[in-house]
Amino acid sequence: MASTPAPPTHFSSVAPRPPNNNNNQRHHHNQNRSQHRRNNNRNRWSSSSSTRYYSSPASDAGACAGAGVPSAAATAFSSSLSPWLGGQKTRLAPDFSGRRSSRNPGKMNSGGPRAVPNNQQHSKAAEEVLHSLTNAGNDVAAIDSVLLSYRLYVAEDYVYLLKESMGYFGLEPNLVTYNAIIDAGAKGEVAFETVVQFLEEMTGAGCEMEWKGIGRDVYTYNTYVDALCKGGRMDLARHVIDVEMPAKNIWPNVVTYSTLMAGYAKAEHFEDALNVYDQMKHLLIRLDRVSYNTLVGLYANLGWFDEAVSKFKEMECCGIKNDIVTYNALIEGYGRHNKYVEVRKLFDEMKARRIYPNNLTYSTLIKIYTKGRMYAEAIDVYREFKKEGMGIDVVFYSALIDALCKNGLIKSSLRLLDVMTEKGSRPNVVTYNSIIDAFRVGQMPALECMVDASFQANEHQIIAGKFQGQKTDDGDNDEIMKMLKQLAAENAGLTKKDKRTRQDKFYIVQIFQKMHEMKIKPNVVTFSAILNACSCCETFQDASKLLDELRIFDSDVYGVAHGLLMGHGQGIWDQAQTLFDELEHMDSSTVSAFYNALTDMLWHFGQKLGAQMVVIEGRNRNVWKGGWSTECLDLHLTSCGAACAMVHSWLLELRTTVFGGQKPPPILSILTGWGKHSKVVGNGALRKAVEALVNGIGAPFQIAECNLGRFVSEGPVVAAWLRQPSTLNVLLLHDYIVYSQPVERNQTFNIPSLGAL
DNA sequence: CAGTGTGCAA
Repeated sequence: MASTPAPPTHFSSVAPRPPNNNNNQRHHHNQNRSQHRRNNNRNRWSSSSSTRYYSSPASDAGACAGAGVPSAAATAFSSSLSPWLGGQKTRLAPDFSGRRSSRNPGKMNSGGPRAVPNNQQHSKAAEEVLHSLTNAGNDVAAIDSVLLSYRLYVAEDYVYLLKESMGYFGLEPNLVTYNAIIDAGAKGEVAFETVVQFLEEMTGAGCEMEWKGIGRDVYTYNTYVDALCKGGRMDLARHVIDVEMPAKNIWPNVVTYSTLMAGYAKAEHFEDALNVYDQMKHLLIRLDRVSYNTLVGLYANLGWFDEAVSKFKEMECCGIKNDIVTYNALIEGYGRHNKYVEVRKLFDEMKARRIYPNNLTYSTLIKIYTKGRMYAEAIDVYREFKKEGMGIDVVFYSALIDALCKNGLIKSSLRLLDVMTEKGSRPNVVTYNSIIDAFRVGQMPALECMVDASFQANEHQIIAGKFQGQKTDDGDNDEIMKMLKQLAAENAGLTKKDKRTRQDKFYIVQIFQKMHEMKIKPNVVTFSAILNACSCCETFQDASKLLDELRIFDSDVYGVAHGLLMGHGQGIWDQAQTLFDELEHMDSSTVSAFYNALTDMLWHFGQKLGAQMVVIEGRNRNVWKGGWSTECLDLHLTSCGAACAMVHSWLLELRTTVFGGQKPPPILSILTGWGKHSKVVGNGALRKAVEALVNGIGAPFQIAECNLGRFVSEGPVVAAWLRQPSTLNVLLLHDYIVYSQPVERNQTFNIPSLGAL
């Protein structure tokens, strides 16, 4: 990769990303920003998205003022729900370096607007398709069949086909053909941008379709809307429905709206999702099977079980039978809210109604039970699952691997990784992410014994008595069963454990290599996991070793992480901005996890100014959802490092207002929450970190008597403290390492072991 | 020819 002219020499052997050509649009991080986020046009999809964070859903064009339960309730629950919401289906936007989902794959166009015309070559596959098309003659059905049987990968293929087939062979594809092409693209291994681009090419630029008078119909639009929703571009989807479609005199139907509703639900914009339902009611659009299922799923995920059940019954009354999707949605929702009795009831009920559980039902149940540490139940479900002859898929394996990792049974998870490969299930990025993430899980509790060969046998004896009952019909060759039982034993405190050594920690490096060999692309979650692993390293050298793995995967992310770690400060900031921009359309939990991981690593290694810059950026981009008012700082979704950096910023800002002559509010509070959201750091870690920080800098805050997750102080007291001359020095953060002119590469820094926060 | 449902990160 060519190195860049402008920025100073990098420590890394990998050059940073070239500076973006519209850097000048960016604000300096500590400049006073307006309420509305900067809205650069780095890629063509960002131009209309600025309202997303600040506008209320009700103000969206076209949202009706429909009456009914949801809209009233929606206002009430508005922000109070967001904390738990991270959890569910989180496959939204494709990330910047790998796919986040097997269903909705894609690669973000990370380099800004595409360098205009596509001079790229089409693929061989496209030529094959074209050849088949010639044989298909003018039979449109045959053409459709040909097109649908291929999965083309690049827009160029579509364009090639379109032009060749129409121009040269004189075929007459109709609108259905085009819709089929688009849909094939949307469903296949084609990036969201590619599909959209194709759509644009199809109607834009004087495409023959328009010329022939073939417009887009409601199917085209619905496909388009779906692609937008899957890409997390809800703003655009809304615009298409509210503006573009009516302008073409094409009216959204039940499919359009249920697509939109599902899109909002996935994007965690639950109020908007409910508003869509209101709008449908208002327009007297009758729900059908799919939209009922969507709605039931939405309510169930929100934990609005009365509403969910009511719709569940209503659909039966309308003559639409409850189906497997309905049941799976309900089970998932109840499971998410730990309502195990209802889960069991539904599971029995569906079988009684001869709606037979499918693979997904079983996977969901196993997930619910392993997450809830109800291993006996999980084992029962698994037995039934096997009896039904269901196939174990990647998701199943991944979920189990994750459970093993979360319980510190890393060796077993690695064995399961081998097993799944042997059995023909290809691990994917999620599988690996779980294992990488175990790096920090394994730090806290001891790791299972890695040396003792007799351990396994020993362990199984123990379990045999406890969980297996009389017979061994589960078969000793069933690895899954073994793992579940091991989890059960671990949970019961029966597993022998041993401290792991420093070398053990670097199993992770082998994992990276394996990932590489298998050509599995990492995604943001992978990067977060790597950064978290760095924060668990005691020495800078160990962290560098891990960061090097990151470099192999993605030099941009590496460039930013490494640059900030090296104290490049402003020099690296434009690259960081570009990176953050690319996170924009991903779901909130993924994004906040990344910010948390990056900040934690910086804070851990003493790069506190860098950490603060990241945190301020995250706050401006509303990454943590938490409020940031003068009276109250909500930290409940931040990591320890992010929280510390945030406290500094908040106090500095407070100081400015105090010096500006404003009266502080009577009571000031910092919320840390109860640690529910940090499953790894353990209960109260955040609170302890904030407590230590507050004490360390001498800020006059105390834990509120009635709420352990809250620090309070009286405004005037804090103001007085802030006015002290010495306070400013305490509050200002610095980087431990500051970049100075070209230093030798591979220089080692004498960084003290900072230990965990 | 379109729209609903699983795993990681929180």
